[in-house]
Amino acid sequence: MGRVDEIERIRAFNRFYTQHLGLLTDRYLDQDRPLGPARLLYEIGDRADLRDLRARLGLDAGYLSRLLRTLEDHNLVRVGPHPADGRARVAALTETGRRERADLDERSRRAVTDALGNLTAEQRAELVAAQATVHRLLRLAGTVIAPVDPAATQARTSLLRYAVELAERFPEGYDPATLTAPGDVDGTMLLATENDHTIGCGLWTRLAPGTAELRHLWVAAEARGLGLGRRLLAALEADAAAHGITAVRLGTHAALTEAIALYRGAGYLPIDDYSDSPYNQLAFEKVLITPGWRGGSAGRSGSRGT
Amino acid sequence: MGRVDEIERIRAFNRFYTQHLGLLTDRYLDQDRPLGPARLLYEIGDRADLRDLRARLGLDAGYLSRLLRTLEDHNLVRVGPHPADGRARVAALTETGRRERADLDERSRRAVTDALGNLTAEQRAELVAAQATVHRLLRLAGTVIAPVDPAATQARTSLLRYAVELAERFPEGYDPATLTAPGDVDGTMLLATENDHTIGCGLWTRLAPGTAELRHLWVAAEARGLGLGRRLLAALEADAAAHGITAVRLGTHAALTEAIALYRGAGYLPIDDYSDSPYNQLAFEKVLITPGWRGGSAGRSGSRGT
DNA sequence: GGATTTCTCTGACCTGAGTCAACTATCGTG
DNA sequence: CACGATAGTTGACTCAGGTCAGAGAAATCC
Repeated sequence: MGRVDEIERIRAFNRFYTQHLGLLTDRYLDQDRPLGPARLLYEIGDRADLRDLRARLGLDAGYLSRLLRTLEDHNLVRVGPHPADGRARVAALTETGRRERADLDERSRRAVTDALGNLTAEQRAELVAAQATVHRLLRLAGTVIAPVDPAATQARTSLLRYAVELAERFPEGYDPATLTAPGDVDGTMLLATENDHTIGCGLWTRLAPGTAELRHLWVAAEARGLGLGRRLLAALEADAAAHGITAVRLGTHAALTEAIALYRGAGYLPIDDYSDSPYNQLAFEKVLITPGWRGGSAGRSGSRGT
Repeated sequence: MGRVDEIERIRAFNRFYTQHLGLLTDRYLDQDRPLGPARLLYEIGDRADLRDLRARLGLDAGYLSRLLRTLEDHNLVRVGPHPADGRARVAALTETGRRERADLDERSRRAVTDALGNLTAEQRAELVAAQATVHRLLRLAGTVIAPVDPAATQARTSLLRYAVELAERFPEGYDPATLTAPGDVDGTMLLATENDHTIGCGLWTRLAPGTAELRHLWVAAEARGLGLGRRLLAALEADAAAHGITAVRLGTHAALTEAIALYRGAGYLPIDDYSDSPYNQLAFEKVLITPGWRGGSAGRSGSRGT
């Protein structure tokens, strides 16, 4: 199928789905309440700081204030003072509000159920699977992997999230001080972002001429199953290779089973432990195909329009 | 997977796709022009009767008038008199309007292309295929097959559309007078509708006690590939069986190759020609499993919750 | 302890997207 | 040829969904 034809098919699908979604919401959701307040009811959850709500929904402070006021007038929400910050306020659903939200939820659920009509169980399963594929591929398409200054806030934040996760997964915990300091990176740190939201990272740093160590390869929980780990790993290898690295090694922890499977699948071979990090229980190494080679993996990044 | 879980997954996908579509249109489409006029620009095509536009878009007459006025003010559209009807008017794009529309189109196309990011050709193909599956299944889910009075307008219209198509496909043409008259239906006519739009029909009528003829099985061009023909055929058989029919026969034309394949696939066997219709070049028959039999096809319609 | 910043509220204002009723011009039909 | 139906225009109005500036209270910085 031609690329142009693909684009047209995708556009046709988008038109169709726009209409489909419109029918779903039109017929069932905005029964009497306009969309804004209904959405807000959802987003408040049980209680939420106004500033969080503003940030999450991208609302104007004045508009949010007014929306909350109408919800308060209908006795669905009570807005009270923030326990810790006298300036801030907190919105909480009342009992009525919770019922209203449950009702909205139920209507939305029923709308979907109705739209499923008389599909057989098989067809429903096929639908769910196809939607999952679309979802996965579009998330993947919206993900950008790019180099980042290891000292940048985003970079540090992603490493901290990584550290938090390791602390939870390692039986012995994890000391954040073990994280590579920005100044110690003699190589490249890559950040994976989806709609300006960080969902993964990784870095390589030179150990000796031609040899690098790969560290802190991490994929956020909400981004797993997209094949992002593989992409990050490949990007790190390509970047390292482009900087004259011919061998990459890394150490990992026995608790990180998916990571170990990822490395094995990418052609990493077990080696003797080479580092003194207490968390590196296993070590792997891979010899990279150098950029000069024809058809090598690093060569791809330079060729276009093939 | 449980049914509830499926529904939740579908809702999650809908939320995701809503956001996805929002990003697409927000970033690229409504550059300066609000949505209404832009949509109108699309729908006018090159020229269109105002009444058609109103019907297609479901717009208020006053609102359409005003929308067109703003487009006229921007020199994108010229509204002139209708050649045949002095009351009606016709909107036509100007050269500028055509350029503007092409521009919108291009922006939308680019938005989609950008959103595809760096997917490989394989991944793009997978995406398109998965979207096609979602599309097909949701259309199928939104399609209702129900009995209809053969004299009702919708029923007559669908038969006329069927006749028009036959006239185009048969080398010898097709005489609409050959269509079964409403009064001649001693059986059931079924209509397939998608969002109140007729997309198919078919009927059976008694030839002799226990024997029926199946006629005018038709699926509109825009609904082909959904498996609707098979569903209609099965519904007709089930309905006939429920009315004591044990054998169904039908005649068809050699030009209708898909129909012939459909009948063969559904277990119809060739028989000698039995009718005097000049269009029935081939004849088929199928013995129905009677409702009394356990596990028979007609038995299904009565059992619930199995 | 004063200046500055942060968080929210309020009033004034705006735009898009319509609806509704009254009116005019034409058409088809008996 | 009169009458009702159809096609379109216009003015008055509504509602959702926002933006913006300013004010007041609390927190934070220096």
